[in-house]
Amino acid sequence: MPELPEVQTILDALAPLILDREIHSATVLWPPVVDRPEQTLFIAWMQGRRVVDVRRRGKYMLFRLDDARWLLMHLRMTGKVRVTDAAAPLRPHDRLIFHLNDGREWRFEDQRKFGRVYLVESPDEVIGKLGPEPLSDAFDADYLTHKLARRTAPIKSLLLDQRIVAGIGNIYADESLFRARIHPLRPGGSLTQEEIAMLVEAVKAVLAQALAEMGTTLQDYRRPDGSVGAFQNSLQVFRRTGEPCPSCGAPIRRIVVGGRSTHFCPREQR
DNA sequence: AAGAGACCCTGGATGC
DNA sequence: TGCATCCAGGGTCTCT
Repeated sequence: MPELPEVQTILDALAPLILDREIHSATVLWPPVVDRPEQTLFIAWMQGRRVVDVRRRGKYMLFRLDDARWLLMHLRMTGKVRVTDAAAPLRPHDRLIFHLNDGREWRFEDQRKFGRVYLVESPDEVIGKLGPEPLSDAFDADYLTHKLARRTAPIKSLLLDQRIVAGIGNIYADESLFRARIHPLRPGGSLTQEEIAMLVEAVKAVLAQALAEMGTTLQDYRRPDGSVGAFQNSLQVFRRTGEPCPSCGAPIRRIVVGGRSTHFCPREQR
């Protein structure tokens, strides 16, 4: 479900609700949601902890705890977090509950069961291989040129590779490639210097705008208070198969690249 | 090493 | 109506 702008938006709303609250206990409703450590240890280690810092890295949410361990969360496709009154009824797909000391509960809900939480000494145990943040200065044309050199995989697939750059998913990969007018099937190593520079700027512009609009709501992404993002109104090609390209009017095409649905303008993206 | 594909899950939409 | 198939914003694993 969520990509960088959605994860950031969720985290911004969640942070004030959980910072400095004591987690007096944890209830695991579906054990595989805890990736590590083993469930019994996870529950024991979470007991009595406080979240003292909240960060995002790629699509991961990072919570620094008062014992210097880190709780990491990844929502994958359908994960959601809510902070509710403890008396609020459970929902069918609730997987994990943190009972807070203010009478509320921080709940992790996930229909498709892909989302995971990790409790680790160091975040690098989980996110050590992530590429740079796309909005940071580390993600520039020189860096991307180096990573794309001699690569034969489609540029679309490489944009989705979190080891190259962290936080881009299917929506923003398609939108960025359209903005840069680059065909999604182009081998990564075939992009010119100029195209790479365009692509870097396109990624940054698309993500910055999506952040400003609090993400994209297609089906079930919601901010923790239930409100929706607005970037779906700004999508140029994503899930607009057959509709006219906003720039030239040619019908948007849908193909499958690396197993992922891919949308582009066949006339302008070369 | 890099790339392609299977796989993990559930449920809504679509087709016959 | 019932059943089959496809589809979904993610990541990991295996095989070649």
